Amino acid sequence: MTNIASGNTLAAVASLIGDVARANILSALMDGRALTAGELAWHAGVSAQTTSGHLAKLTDADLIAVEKQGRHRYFRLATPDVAQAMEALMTVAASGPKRHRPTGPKDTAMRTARTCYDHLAGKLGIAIADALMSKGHVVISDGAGAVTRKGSAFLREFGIDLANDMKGNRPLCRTCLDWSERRSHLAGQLGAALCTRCFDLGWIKRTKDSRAVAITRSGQSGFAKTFGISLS
Amino acid sequence: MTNIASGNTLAAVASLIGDVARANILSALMDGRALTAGELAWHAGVSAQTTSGHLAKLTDADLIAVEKQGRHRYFRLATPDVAQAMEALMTVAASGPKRHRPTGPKDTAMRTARTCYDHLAGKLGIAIADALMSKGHVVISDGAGAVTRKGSAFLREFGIDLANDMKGNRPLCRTCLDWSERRSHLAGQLGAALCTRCFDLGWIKRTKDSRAVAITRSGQSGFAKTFGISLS
DNA sequence: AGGATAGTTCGGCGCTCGCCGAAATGTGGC
DNA sequence: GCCACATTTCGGCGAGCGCCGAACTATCCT
Repeated sequence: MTNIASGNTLAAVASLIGDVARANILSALMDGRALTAGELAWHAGVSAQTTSGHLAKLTDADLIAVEKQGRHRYFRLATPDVAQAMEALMTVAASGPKRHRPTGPKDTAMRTARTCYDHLAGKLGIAIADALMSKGHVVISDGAGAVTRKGSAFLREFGIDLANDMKGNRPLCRTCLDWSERRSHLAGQLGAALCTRCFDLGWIKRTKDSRAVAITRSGQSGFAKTFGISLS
Repeated sequence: MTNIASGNTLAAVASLIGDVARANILSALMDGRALTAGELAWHAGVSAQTTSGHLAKLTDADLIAVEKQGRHRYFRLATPDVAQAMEALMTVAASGPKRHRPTGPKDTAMRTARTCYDHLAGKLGIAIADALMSKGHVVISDGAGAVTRKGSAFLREFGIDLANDMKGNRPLCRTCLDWSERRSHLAGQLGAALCTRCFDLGWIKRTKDSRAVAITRSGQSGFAKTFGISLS
């Protein structure tokens, strides 16, 4: 017994994520926002007391962080690492045996465009990645990417100044495997900046109770004009 | 209940990994080799019957694949996705609250050089990544990489022909965050090819009962001459 | 102060699931 | 055929843990 290194705590982390209620809580936080205990209870589908217990465990293990604000307590994912682990698990889950595709309206919206922690995923996320790649703004070498000089200028024009944001140790341009499309979209600082900018421009907006995002009218024309994207 | 999309199966996957015995089994398979049920029972630290049950569950969920060979059954990780999820979980586990660093001899060996599914990790893996980067053979843009033309020639000289191996849909040059060093090393097809080549040259060899690898005498001089690496 | 809302703690119920002993199946060697 | 070995199936035990009702604390509002 006692496999010396991380096996122990690895199982502990996976076990925490392995409960349906807690998995729902973490999934709800995947869009990067901070939610209250009550909202998370709703997402988890269990009572407030039970949720409180789950949140305590997740906080103890440093999977989520908490910030007190008045009589509310706001919870968010503790680090991007947690989001990445969740995505990796989703990928494994999605790639398993042929599941019945639950193609409900909600599901369709999720597949079209959604946030993934702090960047865009789904068809929209992939379309943006494709557009930047085909125009030579980013070089994507099979799952890995770098911004070109030309791309840097293009992005500055679009309202994103990478030079200023390059502080911190977050990867500038990382890719993230999309569980619904099985292809890579842009994550990292660039992905986050693109996402933020699209919200600021009013091209997309959040939907209630879901990570799915809606593309606005101005978004339709904006994505078409700037990136040459038109989602059916 | 029944949160429509993946939340359900996400928890199922995490739950499977969340048992100590099964986590040990998966960890043991992280070096990419296929092991028998008996060997895995040893790694798991539980009886053969119990292990059999665990293996059935993991196989059902397509986390591991099995190949029958005589009276043995060889198990291996089903897809690289599983290994990536494991690494991501390890990263989260390692980044948690300040753990007592168990600096035993075994642990030191693991931190120096080990296999990570099918590529090299630890100080050695990072040193190789650094060397290739500083010589301009691969371009690493904060966590993402691509092989340069110059690098391609260098690698061919070293005995790796990337052009031929570029079939399949595996990323050519992906990075993988190292849980012990908290930095990126090379994974993907390139990482796997480098690892294989080092084994073929006799520069490194596997150790018993561990993912740690030992650097041979010829490896010491080889790594120094070819990559300019000298590990203390 | 009193009532409403957000959140936590406590206690106990019930179910899942990991575990092993014993026995069964399957395979190889002699 | 017979024995050795690898692996699985069955049955039952026991512990861990997720769940909720009820009661308690904290904060905001008026």
